[in-house]
Amino acid sequence: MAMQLEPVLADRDRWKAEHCSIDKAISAIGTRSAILLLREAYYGTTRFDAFARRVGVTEAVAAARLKELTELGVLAKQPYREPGQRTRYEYVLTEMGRDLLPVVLGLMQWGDKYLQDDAGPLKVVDTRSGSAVRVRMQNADGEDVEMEDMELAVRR
Amino acid sequence: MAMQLEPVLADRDRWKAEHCSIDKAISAIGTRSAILLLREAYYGTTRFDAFARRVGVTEAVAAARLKELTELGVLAKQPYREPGQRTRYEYVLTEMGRDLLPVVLGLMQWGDKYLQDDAGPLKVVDTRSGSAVRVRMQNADGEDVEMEDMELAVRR
DNA sequence: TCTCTGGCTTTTGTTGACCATAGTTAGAGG
DNA sequence: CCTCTAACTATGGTCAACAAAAGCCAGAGA
Repeated sequence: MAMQLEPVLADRDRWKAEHCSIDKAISAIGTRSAILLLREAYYGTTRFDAFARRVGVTEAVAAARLKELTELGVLAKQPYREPGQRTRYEYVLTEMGRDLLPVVLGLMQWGDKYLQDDAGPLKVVDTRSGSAVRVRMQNADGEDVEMEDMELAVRR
Repeated sequence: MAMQLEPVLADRDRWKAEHCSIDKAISAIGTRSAILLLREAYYGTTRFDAFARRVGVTEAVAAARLKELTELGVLAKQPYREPGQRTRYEYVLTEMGRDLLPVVLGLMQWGDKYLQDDAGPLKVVDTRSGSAVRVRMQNADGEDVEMEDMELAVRR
């Protein structure tokens, strides 16, 4: 019914999750606007006003969140120039930002299954095989692992 | 640099993400306390006071969030009786709740890589192979897919 | 010089997520 | 009957996430 706990961790009340990566991660990027801005970045948006408009937040919120995400290192602000235009800045995903895609896709997959009447309006497919892209939990051999077969251990 | 967009979707300003599963998902379970309560459920916690204590939130917050998660269907409230005790209730994960594990594990994986000084205090291993459990994005054939090789399409 | 546009910043106000403290309820044991 | 505990509920307050509306600034074009 749950994950296994290594002997040292067996008594859950004896250890504190004070350096928990899950906690740090949601504290860093766990707002609605941050996740939706990331969604737009995955869809190819790079410019300020497009982010604000497509996410449906005010420019004040978009500015604050884009600044936070840039300082975190999830997005990078890069100069660009369209012909006959002055130099402007665009926001592009860094590796740190691309590495969040499994989380965002995981939310989409879960939302499609449980929060939609009609199985979700969009789907993500692999351009080469044409099959659906899915988020999975696997061991080093590429075998799927269920929650019951996982054990939580201390890193040494 | 981003996902591909199907021709119908190519002009991002022509369609609205109003039934977006990502949006619905974070709106439903996107608070710090909800995610951390789920973490505890994965670690095996079932009782009210243990949830509140281990997550480090007040009982008022734990009560409100557990109620929300139960109404959503992520947790189920089940009666149980310890010998010589009155009937009490415990919160157990439903399939809907277990299906959120890839998201939570994805956050942990990302936090381990980018937000920890020392690679993260805990690790999740497959009890059978002993190897680390990882969250991956794959096509139907079990091949890893990168963001650049994904295409967003309308479900028909 | 004036205006326009993209990219913000500022201000005001609301809501919701949280904390701290204290109080309530249902049954079991004394 | 009284007390104890698990599981809440209530009250009051702080702070962060948002909305709406307005203002600011740097250049390019007229």
